[in-house]
Amino acid sequence: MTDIEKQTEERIFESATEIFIEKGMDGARMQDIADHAGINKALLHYYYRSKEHLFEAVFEKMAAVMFSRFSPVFDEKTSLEDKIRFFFREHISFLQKNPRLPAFILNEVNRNPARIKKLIQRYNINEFWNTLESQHHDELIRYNIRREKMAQLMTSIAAISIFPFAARGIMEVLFEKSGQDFNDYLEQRKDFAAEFVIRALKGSGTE
Amino acid sequence: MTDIEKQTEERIFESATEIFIEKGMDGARMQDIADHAGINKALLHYYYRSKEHLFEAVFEKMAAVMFSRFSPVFDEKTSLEDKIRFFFREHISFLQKNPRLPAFILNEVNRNPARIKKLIQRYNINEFWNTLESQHHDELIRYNIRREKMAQLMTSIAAISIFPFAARGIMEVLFEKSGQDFNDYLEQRKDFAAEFVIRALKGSGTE
DNA sequence: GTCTATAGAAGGATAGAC
DNA sequence: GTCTATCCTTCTATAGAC
Repeated sequence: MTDIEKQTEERIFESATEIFIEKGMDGARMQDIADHAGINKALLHYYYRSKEHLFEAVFEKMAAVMFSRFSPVFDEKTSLEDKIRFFFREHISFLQKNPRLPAFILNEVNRNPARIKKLIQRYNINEFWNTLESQHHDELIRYNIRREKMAQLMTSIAAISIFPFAARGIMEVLFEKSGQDFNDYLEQRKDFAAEFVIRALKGSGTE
Repeated sequence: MTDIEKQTEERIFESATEIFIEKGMDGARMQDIADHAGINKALLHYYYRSKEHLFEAVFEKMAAVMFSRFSPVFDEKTSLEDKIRFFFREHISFLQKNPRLPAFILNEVNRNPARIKKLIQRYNINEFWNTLESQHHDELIRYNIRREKMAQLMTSIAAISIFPFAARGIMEVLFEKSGQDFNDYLEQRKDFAAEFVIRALKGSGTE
């Protein structure tokens, strides 16, 4: 299906996604979205009642896309270490294709925390922790990871994967000045991150 | 000096800081800043030519505050391990007092990367890497950290410290649902983060 | 230096023709 | 379903009195 054949509603949604991710809710203009989609402002309101409605549609879709990338980790019947390797490889690869997504989601959630609440319930995010704990009960004991340290570990893993994208604006400037390449850095990070976390885990063992 | 005695320009600057950090450049309204400072809009333009000028003053100050917290790390005449412990303790404590700062800086830099360029030159951020490498040359070899891995290590440290604040909106909702307390988590994180990174380093040694 | 009043532009939303 | 034209509100910025 070419751009021209696409239905109007779909073109509006895709344009809105691009503009909202680029400019944020407050910075985005309905006119920009209409121009990008090659239609007029009135049609935006015909399909989506208001800017707020259009934004919500985009935000919920993007948040769903992002969360859905986590779930394969919980299906794998592998060791915790291999899951960590799998996660960083998949997650960073995904973010390489959607580099602006983390900053968009994080920023809009901070601006309006209510947005995330319904999503957390819908996708039952909290269950993930329990799933992981039951899947890797023995390994977690071996690594001396008790309940309260689970949050520390999980958020550290998320941080190492997501932060370079959330801080992309700063990192690209820093890398440019020191002659490094951000894409090379990201490629290396897939393995570095996994081994980094696994070494930290092994060092905490009780065995 | 009480609020009432404060000079107008200072009151404007403090109000602008609060509103801009809360709402961002695009979401902030000059009227809100004027109301918060207890003066009228015209005075904002009298002291700061435009919204853009006022924002720049706030942004540069906040970015300077944030970067300046890094520098004590480079003065210490201690081992790399102790520097890491010192950094996490100081940096997370600082962010606990300024929890919205990371999201504000990261977001505005992503929206407009030009903002950060002059700051990076002014504070000579890139020199930090070289300083660290010369201060800990032997230790870095022992930990098998070569040039390209320095970026991976530094950004991982920054990520582990900053991410919980950048993702505060999500984390607070998640913690609430699972009965954990975000402040407890942050207190624990000061030690957890340091030992996590140090274990990861030790595991990579060539010795 | 501080205020009131308002200019001037931009943005979201809608009416109504086709 | 799509367009043009326009309403109405909001926002930045300035003019001018005190």
